[in-house]
Amino acid sequence: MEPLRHKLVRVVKDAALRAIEAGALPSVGLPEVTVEHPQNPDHGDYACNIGLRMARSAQMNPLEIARHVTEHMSAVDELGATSVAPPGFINMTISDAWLKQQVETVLAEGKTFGNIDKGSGRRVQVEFVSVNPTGPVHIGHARGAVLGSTLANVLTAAGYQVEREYYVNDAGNQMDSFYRSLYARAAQSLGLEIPMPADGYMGDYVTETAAAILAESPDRAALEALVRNDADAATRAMGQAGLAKMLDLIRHDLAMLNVEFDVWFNEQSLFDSGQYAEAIRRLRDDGHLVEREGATWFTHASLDDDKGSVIVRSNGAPTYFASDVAYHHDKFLRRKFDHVIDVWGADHQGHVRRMKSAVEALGIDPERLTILIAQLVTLRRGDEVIRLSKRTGDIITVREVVDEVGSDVCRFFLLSRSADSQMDFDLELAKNESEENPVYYVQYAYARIAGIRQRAADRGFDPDLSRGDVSLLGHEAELALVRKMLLLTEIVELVAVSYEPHHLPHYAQELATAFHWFYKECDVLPDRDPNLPPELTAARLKLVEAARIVLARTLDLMGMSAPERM
RNA sequence: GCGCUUGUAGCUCAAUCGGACAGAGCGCAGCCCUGCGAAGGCUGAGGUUGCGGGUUCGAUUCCCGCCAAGCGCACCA
Repeated sequence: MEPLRHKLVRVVKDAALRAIEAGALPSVGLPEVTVEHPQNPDHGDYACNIGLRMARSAQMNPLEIARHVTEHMSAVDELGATSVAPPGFINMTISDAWLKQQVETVLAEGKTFGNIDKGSGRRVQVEFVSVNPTGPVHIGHARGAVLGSTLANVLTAAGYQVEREYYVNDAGNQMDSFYRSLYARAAQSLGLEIPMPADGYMGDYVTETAAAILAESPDRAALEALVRNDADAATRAMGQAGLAKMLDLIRHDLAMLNVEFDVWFNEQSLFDSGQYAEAIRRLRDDGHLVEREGATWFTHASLDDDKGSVIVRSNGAPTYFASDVAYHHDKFLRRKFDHVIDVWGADHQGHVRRMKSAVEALGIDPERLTILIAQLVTLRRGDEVIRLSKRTGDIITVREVVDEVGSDVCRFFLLSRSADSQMDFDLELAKNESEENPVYYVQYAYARIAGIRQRAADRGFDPDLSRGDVSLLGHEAELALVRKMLLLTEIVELVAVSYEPHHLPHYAQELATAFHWFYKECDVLPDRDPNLPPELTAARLKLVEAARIVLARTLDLMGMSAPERM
């Protein structure tokens, strides 16, 4: 369903053109016509500022312009009253009759309510998390996970064909270090005096993983012999098994947060498939590579940094930037995504510009690449700040947090703040406040709906709702609830264009508020008032079911559950 | 030093391309349960939107300067 706002924009625009044609307004170019929700509900549901915008070019009083436009607006079912207000706004109110009818629309659309056709099937890739598989996913990464997965949900609802991807950095120095750490722990467990590498991973999980690999090896004796006698081969063997174990662990922990991927893409494959060589060749052919100090550097006109970035080290090994260039070459030129979204942590923010430049250098419109930066999360318990470092082993994993506060609380909390403001995640608060937690406030609304439905079924009310006549609705709280429900399509659109999923939890709270108010004001079943007309019960059951659909969809987009009981 | 992000109510955060009185939740002060779940509803107090300039009919929003916080500035990822 198209957001109502779009239709209103057309209505106003057409009216303005007609007013010009009729000579009521001078023949000047129209400004971009936009329609928004006024903050003050007295000003109606939608407002348009075309009068103010045209005032200068038309050389007219904004209020006069608004008046002429309003006079030329065609009557549409959606609109009730329209009025003009100083300094030059056109205020529009949705008609009650049309509003009530939307309950039927929601029921008819069911689970697809909220979908819009913004994407027209264009292919979008959302790549997120992509933590090096050198250890478990910690809570700092959870923000990107929640952000990326929610964005993918919303883009799907907006009509895009979406792929969720995890980029597995299985090449490079950090993996080598991890492999050598595994080998060292394995050797130590056999009583050998092998020191940990200087840049090794010190966490207990490395020791545990090494032990598990030995224990689960199909030929334990052979593996132990390898560890004793051939450090290089043992490191490779331990590494290969360790990588698989870490990926399983990461996959499992993210699944606990309701985060799933369509594709797990291996960095190594870029070298095996020739994408790396192809990308380098392309950059070289187009003059974006310079040799200096024995290394190969990437330069581009869009970078004011005259030094550039090393792409191939003097020892011939590619940097991770080289992999990233090849990776994006693969995304755009081999897999041909129309749009690519990378969700990165704040610690990578310095690489945004050169990544975009590299994409441009590959002949791809950099607008097709969106890089979202999620600011860091500080984890704390009350006043105690918990430092996170995989190398030192100070880790609070996603699994631990989800075990402690639950996936829904975790997702809602991480989603509520805009990605570019840093935030504290206070575990104590997330648990202690659970009584007054917005998560429960929203989910409680759903549980109440479920309660009504259950009770209605127990009392034998028409289960297929066919008798309900929505035109009987009309209480202020009923209309307010329908208004909020209709907003979902606009929220989907807003998130899909702004890439800001934090609007979703805020909307969810507003929707829940509207429902709680309705619940308080309007009896659905005749339990309290035996004289409640049965037709009204039938109509309200329809409204309740529609509200259930919208609330469920909202929770689903956020990757949260909709509990029947709490 | 340079770059990116942030600074809004006591706290945590919103504010849809620059709009009409800056909004929620928590906390605080009150009120509302013999009936669909009170994990709820209603009312109230609480703001010089970090500071100073500028652009504009209009600025939390855009531009410049300053202050403060986080992150980054490797032939690590």
